[in-house]
Amino acid sequence: MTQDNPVRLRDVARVAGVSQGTASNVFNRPEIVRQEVRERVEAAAKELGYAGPSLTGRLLRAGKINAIGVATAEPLTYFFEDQWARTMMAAIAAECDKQGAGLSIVSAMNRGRPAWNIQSALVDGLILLCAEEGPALIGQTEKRELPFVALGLEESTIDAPGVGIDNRDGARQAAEHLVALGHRRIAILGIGESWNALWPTPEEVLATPYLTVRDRAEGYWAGLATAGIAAADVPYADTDAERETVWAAMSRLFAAERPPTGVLAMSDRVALFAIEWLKGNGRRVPEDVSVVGFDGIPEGADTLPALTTVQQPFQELAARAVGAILGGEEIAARTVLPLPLVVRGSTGPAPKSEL
Amino acid sequence: MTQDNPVRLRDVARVAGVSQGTASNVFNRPEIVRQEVRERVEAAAKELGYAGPSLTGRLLRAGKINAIGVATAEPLTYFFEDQWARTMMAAIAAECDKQGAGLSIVSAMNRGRPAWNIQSALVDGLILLCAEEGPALIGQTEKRELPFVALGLEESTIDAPGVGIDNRDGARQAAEHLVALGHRRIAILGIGESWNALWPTPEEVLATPYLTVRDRAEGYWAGLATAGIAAADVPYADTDAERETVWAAMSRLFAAERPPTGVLAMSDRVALFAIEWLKGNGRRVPEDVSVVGFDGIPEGADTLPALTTVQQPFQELAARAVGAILGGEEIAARTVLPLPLVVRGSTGPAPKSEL
DNA sequence: GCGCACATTTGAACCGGTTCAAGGAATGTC
DNA sequence: GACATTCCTTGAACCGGTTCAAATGTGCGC
Repeated sequence: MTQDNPVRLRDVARVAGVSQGTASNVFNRPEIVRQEVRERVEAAAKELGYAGPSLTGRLLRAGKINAIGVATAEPLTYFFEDQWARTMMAAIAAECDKQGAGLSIVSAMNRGRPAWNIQSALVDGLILLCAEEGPALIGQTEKRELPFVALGLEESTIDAPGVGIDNRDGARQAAEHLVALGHRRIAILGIGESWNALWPTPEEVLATPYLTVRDRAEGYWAGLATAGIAAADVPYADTDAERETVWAAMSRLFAAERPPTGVLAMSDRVALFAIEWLKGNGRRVPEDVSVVGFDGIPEGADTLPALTTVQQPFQELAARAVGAILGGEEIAARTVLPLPLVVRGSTGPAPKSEL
Repeated sequence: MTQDNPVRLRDVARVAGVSQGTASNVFNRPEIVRQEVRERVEAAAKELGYAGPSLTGRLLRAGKINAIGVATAEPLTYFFEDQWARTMMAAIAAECDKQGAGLSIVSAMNRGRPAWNIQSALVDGLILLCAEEGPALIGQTEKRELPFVALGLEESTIDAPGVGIDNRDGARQAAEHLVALGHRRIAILGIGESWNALWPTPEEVLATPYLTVRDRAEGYWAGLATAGIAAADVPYADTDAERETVWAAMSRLFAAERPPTGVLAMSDRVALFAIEWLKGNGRRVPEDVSVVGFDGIPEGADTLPALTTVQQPFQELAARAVGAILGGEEIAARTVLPLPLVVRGSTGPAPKSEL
């Protein structure tokens, strides 16, 4: 039905007995065409089954596509399955809605190999969701000479336009919040996939390749230091952000003689699994144990108790990135936004018995 | 930095001292160009800051864009926030990954008004995620003379290529499952936004404008009828799929003298809220109350207990839709897929005391 | 030295529209 | 009736490439 329909504007014009220029005007500025002619052209179009000017032809002339692309080094499903990506995308999508722009999503890697897609995406600019392969992604993108903005870029060594977040300061606030509530025995739930040590020392933690993890860990330690707690005395358990490893980590942490009363989780997902474990193991949140997450995904606001967390400014990140691409606002090489702490129900005063 | 760079292939060719045709070949079929010439052209390109052939120019010639669009009548955020849409999109994305195709998402409505976007999306074809505005969406799409497939279309009256699911039969299976486990007092949790009656009669339920709700309700009743349970005797509570209304519905249902032992929820989201309520109100799942969801979203498999549900064949829906668009396989006007029941931990035998 | 096969390169014709200066017809004015 | 206006329409240039038949050059065998 919708097969190759070689009807061009030219043909419509010929059938209607007008020049191609006039036919073009019928579709783009109908008000300047005399009504009788306009109707003749429209009739011809209908008769020939002409679906309107081809976008590519128009595009060639116009130059602007009016769509932005979001690229990542993960498969396309990442955009809909990963919680952080999803939340970030919702914010970006809201921004595009506002501006009436289209949104293309692009996977720069296909089955583990760099894919051609980033070179061929029809967009006016790209937002890069950098997880691990940030630098490679940026390299690919630079070739295209399109405006782009990197979000979540870890490597501060790369000099590319990007908007980042102050992980270190956010983590510090989270730790100071627990300290201010009287907590002194506080554990950290890390995110990473390297399992070098069961109880890594601070030095081992800092050896991770993930800058995010390093920054957040350092921020936690800095916050705890204000209460005189040394980094080496803070139990640190690594997880891969799945329920199984989080539960395992919690079991280890709470098997201690004097278990923690506060937990600092490096992501909301981990925090939610931790709360699940606590509830399932007879501890009340926040009466017995307080938990602070990180990221501020919507799911965290929706649970019982609602999660106290370090909120990423998704909407502002999105606004800046989209603005930079559609509006052409230059972005400083590395803009860093502060992270507010959002206090909700999952944190409370340290149990009295522990004072 | 990435400003208007009016460097065209033509310019590169001139600087390199070759014809434009040869320059074109350097980028597209480098193997047929003599090495020395190739290097000369590449050098010229680098010198001029030429980012490679413009996509629009190429496109004009090639015709294929190698991307599909997914459109809906909701704002763009719908794709990342609605659970059904998200799951469907993940499946579609996986399919696109396989085929190496790009993916554009399109909102056909902007602030409640039909938007231009669906006319201007650069795609080879469209998948329509029809929620409520299905017919309008289809109308807009037909104008474009592009291949398209409607998913989730309710109105069987519309004669458009689409893939649907057998809601009625899925619901019937869910009901028969509870019946087979010995349940006899079974309640239905509906989804809808019409609050005509607190305890709607079957006739009132069928008056809903949502075909999905009608089909699922009829399926439930048909399944219960096999145990001699009349539709009029099945408590039906409507919700808007938010925690608040689901909890209110559960309160009403379980305030009865002889409360239900089985709950049929028209969506997994509703089912999960229902389980949350049950747990919070001293009922064990599935020992005291069994719950069956509908849709098969991933979150349902991940909770405790895992949710028994009617599984939508997301992957197959996606495969058919994407195949139809990229592969040009014609799709019958209305293909309907069966829905399997997935039995997990949230259903069990009716409590003995109730037998 | 000649003819032929092969490897490259060229030039021109598209791809499908948009735009704008310039031309022409109808209307209005004096 | 001459001239100025106003309103439409036309024709041609242009957007940035791709493609392919034909032209050019090159090397080789005899």
